[in-house]
This record gives sequence, structure tokens and C-alpha cells, in this order.
Amino acid sequence: MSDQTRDPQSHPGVPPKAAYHHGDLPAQLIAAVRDLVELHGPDGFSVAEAARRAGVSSAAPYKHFKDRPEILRGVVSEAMDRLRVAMQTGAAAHPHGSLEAVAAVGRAYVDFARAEPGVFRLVFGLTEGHQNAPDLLAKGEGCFGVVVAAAAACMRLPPDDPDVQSRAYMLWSCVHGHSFLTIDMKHKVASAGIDDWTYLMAISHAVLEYPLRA
Amino acid sequence: MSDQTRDPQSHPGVPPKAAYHHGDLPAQLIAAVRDLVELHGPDGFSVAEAARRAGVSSAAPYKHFKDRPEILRGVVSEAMDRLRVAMQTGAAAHPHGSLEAVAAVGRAYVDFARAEPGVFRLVFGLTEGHQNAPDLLAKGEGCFGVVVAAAAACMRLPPDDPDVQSRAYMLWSCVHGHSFLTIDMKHKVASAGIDDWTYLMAISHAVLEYPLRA
DNA sequence: CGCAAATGTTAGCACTTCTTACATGAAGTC
DNA sequence: GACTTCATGTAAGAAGTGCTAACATTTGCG
Repeated sequence: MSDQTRDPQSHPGVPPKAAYHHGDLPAQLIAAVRDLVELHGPDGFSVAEAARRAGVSSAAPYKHFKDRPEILRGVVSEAMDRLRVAMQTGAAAHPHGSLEAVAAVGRAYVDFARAEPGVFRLVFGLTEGHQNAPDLLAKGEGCFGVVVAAAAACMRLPPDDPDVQSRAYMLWSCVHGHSFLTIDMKHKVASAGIDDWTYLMAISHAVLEYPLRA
Repeated sequence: MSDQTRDPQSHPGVPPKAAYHHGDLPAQLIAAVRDLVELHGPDGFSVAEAARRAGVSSAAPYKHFKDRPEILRGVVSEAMDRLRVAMQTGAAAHPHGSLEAVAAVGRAYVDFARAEPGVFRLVFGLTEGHQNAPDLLAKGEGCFGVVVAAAAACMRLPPDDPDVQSRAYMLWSCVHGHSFLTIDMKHKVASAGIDDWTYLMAISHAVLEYPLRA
């Protein structure tokens, strides 16, 4: 029983660091799942294949995650963290309260969708049946909060103003739809000819400065 | 060999019309799949369960559909037909060229998403890996064409005008995003307090009448 | 009628999720 | 150091899935 022949089917590329106990299996698992989701789509992922990629048996994941949905939720949670950070850094790259800052938040959103379409789809396709996950709910609120903050600064109103909330929601929905259509229609001429920044600036301008109650 | 004991596991509610050969199994299958998708989400559907619901063996579907994705594609195709019809009738209920007609197209879209969130998610989540289905592509173009037509009439420009195309795309993306967020956030206060019609009229107004190249 | 095609069935393979029982290594205690 | 304890791995297996192969029945057409 030498500790070198521990893994009869491991990929040869795996560094022979951890012998029996894996260094950080949960993190490696959600990384593997992220790759798989990006490769085969949100539904084309299997716990077994993720375990295979991590070099462990197909039962090992269940020591760290209750079931398959919980693994997915882990991926989503991590992705939402990254999305929120990206949106914040996008806004911070422009003057506080500027329209550009609002558009930059949207661009971070679209960029995320374009860079990780599978994960993006997973994040917003997982709400079906997972409404009971309070942490995901909270992270979603956090992301929306970034939009609200940028919109409020631009409108010089407090973030809890109802008009700010409404317009932030409208902005979010437009960018959300644009992101989905972008990754869905990558074969077609993207966005009927307008590039991201033009789209985002136009939408931000129109939504934030147009009188809502006509 | 009486023809009454034909089906050892049929549901008792099925009328004893078809004996061995099913009346119209493909249609009954996609109806069953539609129900299942609505019940358990786009990925929580199995060919076996659909066959069970249709009262046939688990191998019968493969006489009509090549594989599981093809069944899904059938559901999506049928759904896109209904969506396009709904959008057209929505527009026809208002004066040609009016802003209300544009908003009504959007409302049909949102209503569809709200009525069949599972199918709606399936329609726009299936693009991953199914870009090669030319009929679905064409039906998607048909739906977008309804938006373009309404926008063109409202702007009094020909439908192939680039500005019409751009603004129609923006309209579509906004309504698309609003639809997704609506079905995702049905637990929360919907849409930050604005109802569908207000949202749609405001967006249509802002997108169609605001100068794009600021 | 008689045969071919269409449409159903059962049996079975490879694969998946997830559970149960067992093995191993690491950490703490005396 | 020896001994227990616990977290984390494995192997084996039950139940379900997609899909195929081989067989059965009904329908339609000459």
C-alpha cells in the first residue's frame, strides 16, 4: 500500500502534492464545475465528471456538499461575488455621479456575461427552485445595490428614493436583457449594429434623464 | 389477446380510444414536456417521465424524436410560434404606429414569460449548443420582426432603416430583461414598484424618441 | 389478401445521483 | 510514543436516466 499508487485513474497533469487528503477539495470542485459549465452549458455538468477532474472518487464531493444543487449554488455564490466586485470597480473608474460611471457598471455586467456565458446563465437560471437560498438572495441584492448607488449618485438623490429605485431597476433590466441577447446571438450581427458602450450610454441617458410619468 | 388490456400501466383517466397505436404521440409528448418543464424547470425534465405521462413506454419517444434535445427543440419551436402570434395580436389591438402598439408587443412578451416561465426560460436558455437549428433561428427572427415592424411604424421609417433596427433591438433587450427579472424575482416586490404597462410605455417612449447619438 | 413500414414493446448497456459501509490520514490526549 | 477521534477519502450498490437493439403489432398500400 504505497501512498503513490493512490489514484488509479488520476489525470497525469495533477501535481503529486496531496496524497490521500486533498488540499482544498471544495474550491477545486467548484473550479472544475465552473469549467464544465462553461464547456457544456449549465445543465451539461455532472458531479461525477467534476470529481474526476479534481482527481477524487465520485463520492468524495458529497463529503463537502449535500447534493448536486448545493454545488451549483456554490458556483453561483462565488460568481456573484466576482460580478459585484467587477461592477464596483467599473464604477470606481469614472467620476462619482457621472453617467459614465453608470454605464461602466453596465459594461462590467455585459463583460461578465460575455466572458463566462455559462456561469452567467447559471446564475440567472438557477433562481427556479432555489428561492430559499438566503445568501444568494442577499448577494443579488448586493449587486442591485451597486446599480442603485450609481444611479442615485448620478441623479443626486438618496438611494432609497422611489424614483431612483425605479430607474435603477429599468437600467438593470435593460442591461440584463442586452447581456442575455449578446451571449445568445453571438452568431448573428451583434446587437443590430450598436456596440456595448454606445448602447449603455444611450440607455443610461434615456432612462435616467427622461421623465418617467409621462 | 383482448384489445382492452393493452396497457398494463396506463393512467386510468386516459380515454380508451387508441389501442396499440397512439393517436398523436408527438403532440402529446411535447405537451407533457411542456407541463414538466413548467413544473420542475427546464433541466428537471426526463424523457422517461414524459413518456410515462403520455402512457407509453420509455422507448416510444425515440420513434418520433432523435434524442432528448430534439424533443426540447420541438417544445421551443411550438412556444416561439405562440409567442409571435401573441405579440402580433397585442400590436393589432392598438392603432397602427402608436406608442401603445409598441408597448403592447412588449406586454405580450412579458405576459408570456409570466404565464410560462419554465418554457420561456427554456426558449432562451436553449440557444447554447443549438445554434445549428435553422428553424429556431428563423422563428427568432420572426419574433424580432414584430418588434421592428411596430417600431418602424411608430417612427414612420422603413423597417430596414438602421436607426429603426438599433432602437428595436434596444426595446427588445429591455423587455427581455424585464421579463427575466420578473419571473426570477416573483418573491420580491416586483420591479421595484412599477407595473408592467408603466414600465413598457416609459421604455418605449424613452428609446424611440430619445436621440441615440448624443 | 399479403407484405412493408410505422409505431409500439421489452431487455439491456452505460452512465448518472446519492447512500452505506469501510479505510486512511491528521490532530489531540494521556 | 500509543490511543482515540474525526474529517475526509474509497469502493460497492440501489434507483433512475438516455438511448439502442431486437421483437411485436397495427396500419396502409399493392
